[in-house]
Amino acid sequence: MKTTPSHATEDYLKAIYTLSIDGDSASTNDLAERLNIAPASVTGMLQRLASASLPLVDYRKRQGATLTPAGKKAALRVIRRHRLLETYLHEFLGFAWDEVHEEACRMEHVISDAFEERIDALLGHPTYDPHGDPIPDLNLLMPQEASTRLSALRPPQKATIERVDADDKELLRYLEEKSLVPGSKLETRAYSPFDGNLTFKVNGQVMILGPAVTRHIYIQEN
Amino acid sequence: MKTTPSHATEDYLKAIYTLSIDGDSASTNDLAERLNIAPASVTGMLQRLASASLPLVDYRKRQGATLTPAGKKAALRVIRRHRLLETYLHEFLGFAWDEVHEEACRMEHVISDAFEERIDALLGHPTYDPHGDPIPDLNLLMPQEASTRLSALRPPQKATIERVDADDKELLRYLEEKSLVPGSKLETRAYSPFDGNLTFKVNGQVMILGPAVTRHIYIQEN
DNA sequence: ACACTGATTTAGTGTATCCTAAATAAGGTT
DNA sequence: AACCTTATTTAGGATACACTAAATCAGTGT
Repeated sequence: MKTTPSHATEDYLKAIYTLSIDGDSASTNDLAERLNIAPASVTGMLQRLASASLPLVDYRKRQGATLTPAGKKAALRVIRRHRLLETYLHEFLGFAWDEVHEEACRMEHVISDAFEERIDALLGHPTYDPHGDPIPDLNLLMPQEASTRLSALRPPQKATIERVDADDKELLRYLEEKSLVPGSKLETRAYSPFDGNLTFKVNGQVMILGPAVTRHIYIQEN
Repeated sequence: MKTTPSHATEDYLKAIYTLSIDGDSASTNDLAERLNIAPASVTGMLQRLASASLPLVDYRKRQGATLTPAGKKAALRVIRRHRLLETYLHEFLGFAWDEVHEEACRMEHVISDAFEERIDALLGHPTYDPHGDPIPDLNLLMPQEASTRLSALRPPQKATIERVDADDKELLRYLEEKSLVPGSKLETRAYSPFDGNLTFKVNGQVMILGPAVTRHIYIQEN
């Protein structure tokens, strides 16, 4: 199910990420220039990226784009690979500083996790690349992203259930009956700060559940 | 001008090469199976490949495909990279024999000549990959391909002039005047075994030249 | 308020690659 | 010699991305 982003997509994610570090969103024009692509093409791509089943970018007409949590994760993966590759090419294969970028730009889209881990290890798990840019650490990122609880979701966010952490058979049966299972998509409707009750819709059904239940459900925002 | 073959194209070339080692051509069906692509799609791709400005494959309806000299060269380049990569992944990055193939299949399309040369050198210019398959040597291939003389061309072959090896000013002026310069495309019409005269058309002009002239013209068949 | 400028989007296209279903050809059978 | 099977091709589409030209919107200065 989890489709790997295309090379083009990964390039867009990288660009959006680096152009929107300071909080604000990346403009169509800036992206076009960075990617050497006509602005109109960027608009089209952003629309597609934003309306995918798992949206990687958050796009508002005439306001540019930012990354969704999933998009940010994907962007950081690519950036990490890029920098690890640059470092590796320089230190192990004797490439000059100025030669590594191009090569890394092509390789970053095709290497496997195993390859990434391998060179990371060989390099001694570096924190900075040859240019002095930080190499993002996935371990810092993934848990943080993966461990968002449904109890922390607020309207009008939407999410997909990633896993359920419960061992009470009773509760598990209940969750299953209500379609609160991994893969289900849900839309938040309301949140009550008094009792922590969250109102949301899953599978056409609207339900209100308290934190005693929602804390066991881990989600992926989208 | 010299467009790099796309990843898809390179995969087709590899497949055609390996399926037609024993002289005969690769069938549409075999290619389809090898590439995990519908037969109809293969037909389409072969047609495109064969009718490109520089055809890489020689395709006849219902008879399958073989590689043109240019296609063979490109195929061997990819195969060389593939095998060098496999060897490199195994020896330098500690991948197991059975893990290297997939990775090499993805990387072979993106590494630069510099990368290829680098790992080739690090590996000590190996002749065989971890599987025992020979690693084609480009130096063996290129000159052989590049040094085809016009005097060796026979109808109905077509070719493009690659370079002219002459130092006689007189001859050079003559060749230039007749458009017999690098880049010119020519179509052979007839060959006379008695005197070695070759009749061919260049630039709309038909001409007949003997080996004294044609031996100085190096071509690339297509 | 109102026109100007630059940014952005829409509309209409093109290319590469793939797919499915339907037509056709090639070769061996009866 | 008509027939069947299998290989292959044609026809008609879909998808991902990119492009150009023509609208449209947003912010500015007047």
